[in-house]
Amino acid sequence: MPTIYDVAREAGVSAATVSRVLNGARTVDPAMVARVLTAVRELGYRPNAVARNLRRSRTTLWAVIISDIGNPFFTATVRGVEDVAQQAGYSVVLCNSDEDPAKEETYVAAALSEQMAGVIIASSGSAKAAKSLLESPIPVVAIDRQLPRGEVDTVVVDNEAGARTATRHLLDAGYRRIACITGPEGVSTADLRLRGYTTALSAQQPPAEPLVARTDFREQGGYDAMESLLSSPERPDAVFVANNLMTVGALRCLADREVRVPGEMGVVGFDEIPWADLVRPSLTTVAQPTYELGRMAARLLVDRIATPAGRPATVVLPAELRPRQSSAR
Amino acid sequence: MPTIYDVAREAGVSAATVSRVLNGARTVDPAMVARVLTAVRELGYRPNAVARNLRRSRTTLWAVIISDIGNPFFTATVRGVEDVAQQAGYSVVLCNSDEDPAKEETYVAAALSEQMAGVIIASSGSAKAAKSLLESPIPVVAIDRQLPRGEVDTVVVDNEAGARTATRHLLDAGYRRIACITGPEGVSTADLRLRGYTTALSAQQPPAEPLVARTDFREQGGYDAMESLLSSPERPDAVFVANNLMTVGALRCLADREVRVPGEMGVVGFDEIPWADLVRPSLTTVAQPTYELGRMAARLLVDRIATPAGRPATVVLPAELRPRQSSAR
DNA sequence: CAGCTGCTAGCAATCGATTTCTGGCCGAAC
DNA sequence: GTTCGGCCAGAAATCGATTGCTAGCAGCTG
Repeated sequence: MPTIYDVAREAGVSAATVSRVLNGARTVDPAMVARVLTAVRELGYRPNAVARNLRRSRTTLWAVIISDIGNPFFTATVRGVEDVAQQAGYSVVLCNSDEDPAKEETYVAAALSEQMAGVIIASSGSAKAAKSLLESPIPVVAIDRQLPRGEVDTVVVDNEAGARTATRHLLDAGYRRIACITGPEGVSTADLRLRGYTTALSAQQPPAEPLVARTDFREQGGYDAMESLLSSPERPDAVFVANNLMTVGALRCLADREVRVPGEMGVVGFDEIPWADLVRPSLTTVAQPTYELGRMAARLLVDRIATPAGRPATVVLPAELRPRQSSAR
Repeated sequence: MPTIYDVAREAGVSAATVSRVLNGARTVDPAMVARVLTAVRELGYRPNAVARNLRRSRTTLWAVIISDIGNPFFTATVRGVEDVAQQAGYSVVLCNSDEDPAKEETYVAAALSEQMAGVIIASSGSAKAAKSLLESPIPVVAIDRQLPRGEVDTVVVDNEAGARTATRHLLDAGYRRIACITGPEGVSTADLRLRGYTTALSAQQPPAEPLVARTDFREQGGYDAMESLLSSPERPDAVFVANNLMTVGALRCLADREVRVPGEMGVVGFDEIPWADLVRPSLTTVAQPTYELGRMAARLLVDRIATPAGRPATVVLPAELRPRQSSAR
């Protein structure tokens, strides 16, 4: 690979001049600009970003750390991030922590070592990763989930209101024994969606009893949770599932057991699913503005890089119920 | 952020010694090792990877450039890549080209500038990006699709055989007028799946006439193609769709038109879909070993980094028909 | 013609690490 | 007692770019 010195020699100028040409300084004679550009083309010169980053002590890379690359929610969000990042001159590198705190820590460490310009993170709950980020000078935006003990810019949806609406929707449809399958304790989305559910139940006259199954946010977890709910003494007649992958698992379980939906079991899932309207019965969901969430996070990050000081902002986006067949009595 | 010199001063040694301690050289007095490690801990020192990369002129990052992050096929593949990469000591940064050659070129340029250790790419068909990669010294592995004019390590599935099996399956089920919806010309998966389809048709006695719709590999494209097939004078009684997202689009179109599947229209899609068995009718697909494909690509890349010379390998993995309801007469 | 200003290009320092080379010290051997 | 070799720590060069400072040159003024 040719270096800037090779280009300089070829063009008969100094490396400094080549650098100035390539970085658009106006204090260069047009004739030299032409010579330099010719040399660049002939040698196929490509600036070494590593050296540039070292000298400038900044980069144009963002790390986006998500907890599950298989979840359409995150991939849609990433699209939003990317579109804003590109416009602002940043490249996005995506890191998939797979809900594994150890992996998350690895990626955070890499982002810090590589002096990335910023980090957008949907935390898997690693306190250590959060601490590293907060202690570093690197700008951070949390998405979807609060960062543990983190006073940082945050973009979330209104989980509690969304869950409340979903649960009330089931009550309105006439279901009486409504269960909730939610995610791990300490993950803010899991806890807030659970709270929305219990709030809706206790607002009922007479108040309904909550019936809660906690598991991870994955498909298999949803399957297992549904299974145990089915065999519980107080078998529910409806279920509110706190994320999309668990909803898939629950549906699969219900299909395996030949439990009729919505006849024997009403179902509402949090998070939209790309094919929610294709399954039969079609699936009632609480849809989140995923793309917009990504865009918003990216905009906050751009702002934070521009002005590192200043109080962190929290943006709450609305979630919206999409009633379909699975919750119709 | 503290540098290696701060650590050296704190520990009362030279920067060289700190470096040796941190890189596991055995030629250091245990007492000094202890002092250095203490200083590292107290200062919260974190090596600057940018400086290290410059000095070593190599990095431990892989770029994985995929053409659609919303496609479960790619996300599953990435998982396979990641697992091998982690074990081999590399970090994976994921780049989503969104089937856009310009974006692909941007990401390739970034990978080269950042002196990444290797690239795994599912080409969107940008000849320029392919050329840049091939001219560079950076090791490359192509997945899913051939790299344009590229003599590089490649991992693909047997697209032609998979498509042939799928088409024959529809013929065996009694469908007679079978259409094919495939992707853009020049993208190897689109062309090979089409060829498998036509081969199966012409092997028939008497040979069946092909009926082909070309579009992009996206959902909307599948919808539109299905729509035009439905209104064509020789309306087909079955369709083989050459990728998963287009299959979703086709199904949605069929649902909107209230065309009964499989009664009025048999459907087989290439690529598994996570919820293929949840829709009604459940969807017949040609499943690919996605995770294994990613693992294999990563292994090839590890080997290629170790021995840059040598003839490129091409690995072909089998695809497997999963018959379900949508193709049953 | 001397002196000043403005423009532009090159020198050299710099970013933070790694690594080669040098040299001091110590123990063993002659 | 001297020499040699081995071991280990530090000095300094190096990776490839950017950038502050300096200096040369041209043109203008007095």
